Parts: sequence; C-alpha cells; structure tokens
Amino acid sequence: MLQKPTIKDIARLAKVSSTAVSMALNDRSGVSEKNREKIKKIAKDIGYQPNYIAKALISRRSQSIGLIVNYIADPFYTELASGVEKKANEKGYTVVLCNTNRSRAAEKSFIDVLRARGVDGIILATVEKDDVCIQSLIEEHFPFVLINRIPMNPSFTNKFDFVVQDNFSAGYKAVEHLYRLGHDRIALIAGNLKSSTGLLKVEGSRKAMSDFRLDFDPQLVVDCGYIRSKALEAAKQIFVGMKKRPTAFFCGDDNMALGVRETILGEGLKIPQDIALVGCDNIDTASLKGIDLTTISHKTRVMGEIGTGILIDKIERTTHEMVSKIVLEANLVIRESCGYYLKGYAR
Amino acid sequence: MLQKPTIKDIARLAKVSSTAVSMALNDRSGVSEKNREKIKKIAKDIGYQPNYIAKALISRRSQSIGLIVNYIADPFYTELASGVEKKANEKGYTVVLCNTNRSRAAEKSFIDVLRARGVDGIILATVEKDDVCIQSLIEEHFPFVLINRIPMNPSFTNKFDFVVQDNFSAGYKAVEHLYRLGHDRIALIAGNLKSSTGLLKVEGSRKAMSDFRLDFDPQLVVDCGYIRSKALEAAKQIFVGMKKRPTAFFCGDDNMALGVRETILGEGLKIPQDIALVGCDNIDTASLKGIDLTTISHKTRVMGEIGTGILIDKIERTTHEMVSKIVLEANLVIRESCGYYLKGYAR
DNA sequence: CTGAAAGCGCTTACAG
DNA sequence: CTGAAAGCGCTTACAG
Repeated sequence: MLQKPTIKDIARLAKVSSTAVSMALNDRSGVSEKNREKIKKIAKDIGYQPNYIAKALISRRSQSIGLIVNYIADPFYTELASGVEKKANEKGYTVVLCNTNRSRAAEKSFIDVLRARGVDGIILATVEKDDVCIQSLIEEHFPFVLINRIPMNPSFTNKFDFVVQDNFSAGYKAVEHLYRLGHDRIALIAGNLKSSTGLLKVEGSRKAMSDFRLDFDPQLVVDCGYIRSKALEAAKQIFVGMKKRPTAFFCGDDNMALGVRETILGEGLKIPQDIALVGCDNIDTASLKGIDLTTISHKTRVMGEIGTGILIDKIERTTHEMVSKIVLEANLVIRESCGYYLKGYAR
Repeated sequence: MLQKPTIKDIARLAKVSSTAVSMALNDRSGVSEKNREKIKKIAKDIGYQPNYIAKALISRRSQSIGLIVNYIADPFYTELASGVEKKANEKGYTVVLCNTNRSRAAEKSFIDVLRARGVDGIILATVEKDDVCIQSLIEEHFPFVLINRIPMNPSFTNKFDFVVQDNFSAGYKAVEHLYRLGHDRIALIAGNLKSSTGLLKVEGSRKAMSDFRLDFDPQLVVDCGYIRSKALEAAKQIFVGMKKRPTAFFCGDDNMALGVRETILGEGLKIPQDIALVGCDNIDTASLKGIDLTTISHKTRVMGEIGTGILIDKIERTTHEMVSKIVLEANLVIRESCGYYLKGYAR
C-alpha cells in the first residue's frame, strides 16, 4: 500500500507549520488568507485525505456509532438498520453493524468491543427484561439509545432514552379485531417473553381478552422467540395436541405469522375461512397477494431514524441531560387473513 | 463520560514502565513472569480496556472492514451481509455497513470515507460494468474484494479478487427449464444491465434461446434495476402494450419476480396455468406456500462468508500476491410457479 | 498571523 | 528483564 500524504507533507510543500495546515484545512482562524488558499490547493493537488484515526485519538470522537441487533437477516431488523444507516450518514456518522444471533453473551461482548473501538455511541435493539449491560452504560454516562425494546426493570426508570412502538396497544388491537370477528379462542404465538416487545403484546392481548370477557388459556401462549421455525412447530403442537383448537392466531411478528401460516395451510385448513391469522410489523411480504396478512403496522424504519437522531444529539451535546422517551403508535392493517372483508364484524 | 484507565495508570499502580505493561498485556516476551502477572491482575481489577484507536494509529490496522451494498433492505443483501458479519466477527473484525441506495456517487464517497476512517479492507458488492472506483483501489494496492458483481472491463483482468455466482448459467438454466416446459416466448425482467449479474443472466438466457432456436424479441428484455416496483410496472406494460404476450417470465431476482407476480395475479391470470414465472436467488419468501416460486438457488450467505475470508487473508498477509476468483454454482430449484409438477417437461 | 512544543494512548526500537 | 525516548497523524494551548 502506498503511503498516504499527511499534514506534514503539506506543511513542507507549503513552507508553513503543521499548525497552519491544520487550521486551514479545518476552516479555523489563525492563518492568513494567502496561506490558507495555498494550503488548500496543495492538499487537493496531492489528494490529501485526513486521517480520522488520528483525529479520533485527539478529539475522542470517531464519528461512528454501533448498532446491535439480534438477527440482521430478519426483515424487521433490516428495516430498522436501513433507517439507522440513513440518518447516521446524513449526520456524517458511520455505522458499525453487530449481529448477536440472539445471544446475550454476544450482546455484552459487542458493547465492549464497540467501546474499545471508540464508537461515539451505541444503539441497542436487543435488550431484555433485566438487562445488565445498560446498567454500566448508564453509570459511565456512555451515550446510548434503546430502539424497539426497553428493559422492564423499574430501577432503571428515567435513566435512558428510547424509541419504541406501542406493543401493548398492538396486542390489544389484534385481539379486539379477532374478538369482533367472532373469535373466542385465540392462540398467542409470542415473541421472546423476556423482551418488552414480546411481553407487552401478550399483556395487551390479555387485557383485551379480559375486557371482552374471553377465557384465557395459558396453554395458548407460546414463546417462540421471533423465530419462524419455532412458530411453525408451536402451531403444529397446538393442532396435534389440543382437543379444543383455537380459531385464531395472533403472532408477535409477521415472520412468525408466516410460519404459522405454513402449518395452517399444511393441515389443509384455509385462511381465513377456517383459521384467522394476525401478524405484527407489516413487513414487505405481508402485503403480497395470496399472503394478504392482517397485521399491526409499525413504522420500523422511522423508528430507526428517530433513535439515531436522538443518539447523535446526545453525543454532540454531552451536557444536555434531557431524556427522550418516544412511543410510536401501532395501527391495525386489515387484509384478508381474518375474514373482515368476507363478513365484517360480528360484534 | 468517565475517564477510562490507560496503560499509564496501570504502569503507575504496578510501578513499572508503560513498555512493560504493553508487553505483558500483549503476551509478548520482555517482562518477568512476576511483573506480567502483577500487571494483568491490575489491568483486570481496574477494568482496563485497550484503546483500539491508539493501537490503530500505530499498527495501521483498525481490525475493521467496510461493506458497501446497494440496498440493505433487499433480502439478498441482508443474506450477504449476515455472511460477511459472521465471518468477520469470527476473525476479530468489525464491519462498517454502507448502504448506497444504488447511487454511484455514494459508492465513491463511501470508499473515500471508509479509507479515511481507516478500515483495513473493503467489500464491494455494488460495482458496475465500467466501474472507476476499483481502478484507484488497484493502483494503491488497497485490499478489497468484489462480492457478487465484477466489472466487465477487460483491462482489469486478473487484478482483483472476487467471489460471484454463476449468473450466465443461472440465466441459461432458467430459460432451459421454461423451454422444456413448452414456452416459446419468454420475457426477461432483467436486473441492472450495467452490472455483471444483470448482464450475464441475460446473456445466459439468450444463449439458451439460441441453442433451443427460440426467437429473441428485444422488446421482451426490460432493465428493472432489481427494484420490485419497476418489475411490477414493466410487467404491466408488457400485458397492456403487447399483442403477442409472453407466456413466461424470467426475473433477475426473486424480489422482482414477486413484483411481476403481483401484476400477473392482478390481471386475473393464474400461475402457472396461464403464466410461468422464474426468479433468482431463492430468498426466504420464495418457498412460502402460495408463493412457491421456482428459482435459481444462490448460496448468498456463503458467498458473503467466502468473500470476507478472502479479504481478511489479503489484509493479514500483504505480501501474498495470489488472487482468488471464485464462481459458485447456480442450481435450479423447481417449485410450483412453472407447472413442472402439473405436467412435467413437454420437450 | 506564525510555529515550536506537548499530547491523545499506544508500540517499537534501543540502550542499560 | 527494564525503562526512557521517539513516533503514529493530528490538534491545541502557548509564546513570539
């Protein structure tokens, strides 16, 4: 590899000090206009590129942020990442992608690695109920923001910024929709029940069940960890092992709903005639003809953008002690998978 | 933010020099066993984390690589990225994700940014036919590897490493399959025709057409740039504007095939009874019931892993002048969207 | 305006 | 084995 030019090279060519070069190139006062122009011209001519590593060492700013997600191949995280990426680039930041594959240990290790690598802040999309990682981030005043999930540990209250979707209301709206279509026995294919997204959706669903005086059967709640294949299997178990089958499924995300769908169709049953299905997230695939999944719409990309904006604000004005807590609305998107367009609400 | 401990702090506490601390912590000879242990213990006790920025400035190695893709929300690039991420992490590298949104200017700017930020190498998944970016990478001996696409400029021959899929053969196999099922008029919904992936698939398809003595109608080749909505529109144009409609579509990727599928079904036509459809990539969604898309299988994640392995090899032994050129096989995955299971091959 | 000097946190010859 | 010194490429007081 060729040796890249440094400010020393420019200084030598321009017959000035490195100080002058630094000042000129960073548009700061302290250089004569004549020298400033000479320096800039030479820098351009020799193709000078500032070394950000050196800058970072001094300024303690790397202009990069870390993004920690569970599983980048999941369309939900992809949407999120594209929002993060967009906002970060707009603001002149680079994003380091960390994929934990749902491992808690990996999450912790990535946080250490990212900090050692000098990122200016971290976006965490992976926290669980009693997450210990964020404890130390809080104590050390390291800039971070939680996207999508919050730890539900009351001792953390008010200490951190987050942007999430209204999962409780998502769970409520899904069950309400199914109830009004006439369903009394609804299975909940839950996402990770150690995460706020998994937990709150179930809580919202249960609240709706109780409001509408539906029986709640604990056997009909299965933690499938947002993994499609697990959801597919769980639905099989429900079909095989239960005398009194549910007539509807609400799934913690569309990805799992697609798994449940495979099982339902595989059993020779029809959606929505025999079984109603509701997902969550409104991923791309949900709207395809023949899938037509009724779901809860989440503004996933926007959530990524907002979270990144908050983080960068925190980084750039470190004195600012305000915390942002943003909850985005969850909206029901009615398609064909519950039969609304076939027969409307029954009650 | 708290001030993090440095090797100077450890040196002071252990009453040794920073040199000794550096030696001990990096498991290098030059320190007594006694001091080594004392130093390591102190480092652990005070929670010392090495500053990689400082290390990078000296070693000229940041242990990070850049990944430049066109559109991270596209499932193809997500698969690719997850392979890259996996291999990089295994080898102790961090990956900086850059999403160009298909802009050439962004590609160039990302390369500059990544280099200024000091990444050790770059994975480019975005090159087009006559890419100028890689010219300077080659000249400056900066480590990079091309994944998925190669520039088709003959003057570059043999100068760079790559791992791609056999796009020519993908195009050939798709058309062969359709031909044998009895189709004579096949539309090609091409990916970006300035990219090798788009171009070679069309060339493979044309070769098959000529081998099987099918007429080639240039009106039936549309560059849809791997964008689903463009493919959807292109299919509409073909249905509206053509007297002699095609009976089959081969699409440059599954994503576009899903767009074409929307149009076909929207026209009230059936797949495969009225129109046959072949995609490419074998993304997750392709195998869902009701989609059942016949496609060409590409080992996308593996391609990401292999490419990353090659890049890191290059980075770590800079003298090694070997170039790797890897072409992965493309295999036909027969599902329901062409009617093979309904009636088998006609010829 | 101008430049010599010190320093960011680390490593690498080098002399003892 | 041991530590003082120089240096990676840059910026930031500081004295002239």
